[in-house]
Amino acid sequence: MIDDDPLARPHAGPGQREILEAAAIAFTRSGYAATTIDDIAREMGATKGRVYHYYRAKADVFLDVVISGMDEMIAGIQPIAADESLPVETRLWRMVHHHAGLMMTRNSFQRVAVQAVEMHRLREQPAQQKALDKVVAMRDQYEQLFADVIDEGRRGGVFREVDSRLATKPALGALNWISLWYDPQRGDYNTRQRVANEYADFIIGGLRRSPA
Amino acid sequence: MIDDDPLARPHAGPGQREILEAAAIAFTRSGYAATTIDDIAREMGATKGRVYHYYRAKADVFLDVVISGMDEMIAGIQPIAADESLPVETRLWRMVHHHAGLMMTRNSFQRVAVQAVEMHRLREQPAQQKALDKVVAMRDQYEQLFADVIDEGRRGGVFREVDSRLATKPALGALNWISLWYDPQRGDYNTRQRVANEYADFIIGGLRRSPA
DNA sequence: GTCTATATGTGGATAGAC
DNA sequence: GTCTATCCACATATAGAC
Repeated sequence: MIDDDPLARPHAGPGQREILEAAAIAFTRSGYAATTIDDIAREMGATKGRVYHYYRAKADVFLDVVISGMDEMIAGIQPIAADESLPVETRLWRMVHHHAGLMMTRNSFQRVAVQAVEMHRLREQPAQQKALDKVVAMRDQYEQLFADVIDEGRRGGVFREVDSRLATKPALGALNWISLWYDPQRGDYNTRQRVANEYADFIIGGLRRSPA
Repeated sequence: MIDDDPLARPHAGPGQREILEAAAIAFTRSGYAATTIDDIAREMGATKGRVYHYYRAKADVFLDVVISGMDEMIAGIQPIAADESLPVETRLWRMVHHHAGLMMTRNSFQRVAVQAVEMHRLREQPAQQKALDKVVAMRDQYEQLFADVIDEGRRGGVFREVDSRLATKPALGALNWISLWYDPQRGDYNTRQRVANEYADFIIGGLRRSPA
């Protein structure tokens, strides 16, 4: 959801939450297709029955993980994007920094969200297509948060003359890619800071108006 | 392969080539796990038998597609990276531009290669692990081509003081991401030029030494 | 070399005991 | 609400005809 409080999300019982955490880990480990419901159940020391009590199908579990991860991302970035008291450059820097941080600290959920984005172009089953369309819509809305800030910076002369919508692609691509190489087992707080800083500098630099 | 001529690759018969092209399309459409051998066969107007005559298992087909895509990438970038007659900044710009181009023109193969990179962290089956390790090794070697150029630019004062190895992550992440959103059906030559230029400017800008 | 069976294993989903 | 038992579809891989 985007327009209402994440905590008020219809499907958010306490039983679900445990399943979602387990599912995020399992999907991250093996990918959507290769993950079995048994894997998810085993991850939380239970059996299939428990999962199927809360969800009708594997795809539903998957989508709930994805929406959950995206909610978290949007909830974190939106306030920064909307903070008019900060200069655009600072605002974008912080958005990028925050996004990078979540890619590392909430690796499982974000990695699964990335999988979902991929799937939309490989249209898995027509059945799930409708639900995946929702995911794509959320992603588009998220991209727009970045595009708007980039546009503002461009108009203000801080950023280059770019097609803001196109410019979000390398920026968010670079960021989302983090979930593919970052190993949450190995990184500590300092490493994460270092990575997030480098990404923020990199992306701001990529958009900033050339000196010459 | 990296150290020898791609054309001399052991498994490169004419029968194989047709299978690889079909497999690349099929894997791109549905992902590794969801693609069936029947899908691949149907893609080239044949049946399972033909595929299994050349390959012992689905994983082998997949890996051959991946290696093939990576070979193509390395073969294109290496000469640019080695051309000492060009200033570092130009060299890197062209490497990025070329990489971006292949992501679009050879979308299927590159998209499959991206899938493989993902899989290494999600260690599918221990059986395939050994082969995937090779893929990871090739990717590391490829990253090093970029890291070396970045280091050279850093020492020369053109680029910022970055950890070159870390700096390849946002750069190649942004680039590889192209295969996930670019739709080869819709883009024409001009679009591809525009995208590749924007990516090259973006990445060079992200590494260039700040004006102030 | 390419095809049509077919053996075999696995995993999503359901039924029903507790 | 959580479990075990089971049905059933489907996909890998093989055997063997042509």
